[in-house]
Amino acid sequence: MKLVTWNLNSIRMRMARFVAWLEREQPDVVCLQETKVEDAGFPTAELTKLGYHVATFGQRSYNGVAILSTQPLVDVTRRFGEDPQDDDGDARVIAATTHGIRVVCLYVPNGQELTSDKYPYKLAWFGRLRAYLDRTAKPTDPLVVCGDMNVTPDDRDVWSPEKWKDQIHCSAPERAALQTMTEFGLVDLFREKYPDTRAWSWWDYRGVSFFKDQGLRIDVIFGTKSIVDRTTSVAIDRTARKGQDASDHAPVIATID
DNA sequence: ATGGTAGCGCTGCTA
Repeated sequence: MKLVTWNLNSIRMRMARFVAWLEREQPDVVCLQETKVEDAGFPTAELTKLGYHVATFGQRSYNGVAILSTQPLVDVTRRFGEDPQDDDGDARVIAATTHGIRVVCLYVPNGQELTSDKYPYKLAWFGRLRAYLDRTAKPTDPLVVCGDMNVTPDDRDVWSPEKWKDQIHCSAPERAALQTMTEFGLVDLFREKYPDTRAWSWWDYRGVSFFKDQGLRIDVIFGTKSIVDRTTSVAIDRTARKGQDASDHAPVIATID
């Protein structure tokens, strides 16, 4: 089965291209980020017509996540489910069980820059994520955690480690925070398969970054060991980044037997 | 040299 993660940067702006892509690629599970719409405005009916079960967790203007699946979405949860006092109102986490796999779809806070107050918030968010995984899953489960991590796991995931040194998405504290999540028992499926491949999933809209292939790999599919053992391929479809009305992110596709 | 582009929604914030 094919599982996809894709930051669409507004599902309403992307819908025509997205539907064409779904019809061509026929994925079984799709995790979406930055849908940027409240649930009432999400194109659920159109996707249902294409044969997908749909679970959404959106908000006005910012953030927003969703999961599509050709099989029913069971035990759908939204947020970390921590003490309501800890809820910040951001729609960044949705999870469901489908195709026999627990799927967690994430839109990690961007952080803006290292001096922003959003940066310590981002670092702390990974601690909340780890606590959430500890509460709700086991490393022996068939578990996928995927999404826009807004962190490059290491310098292999950066077009110019020199230019990006100590910049947002690439700082050591962010990478350490991401590691607190993976130490739950998660493996980066792309990096496991391709230790030496340098490939990007995001290119800045500004300037010539896509034209010059100056990108970062920040969209990642992680899996527990049982998922790693079943994964036959992982690909980033950079053609989806080309042309008019493209998201600034490309979809990442894992094939899991 | 703090640019540059895109989306939301209506002024500036977020990325």
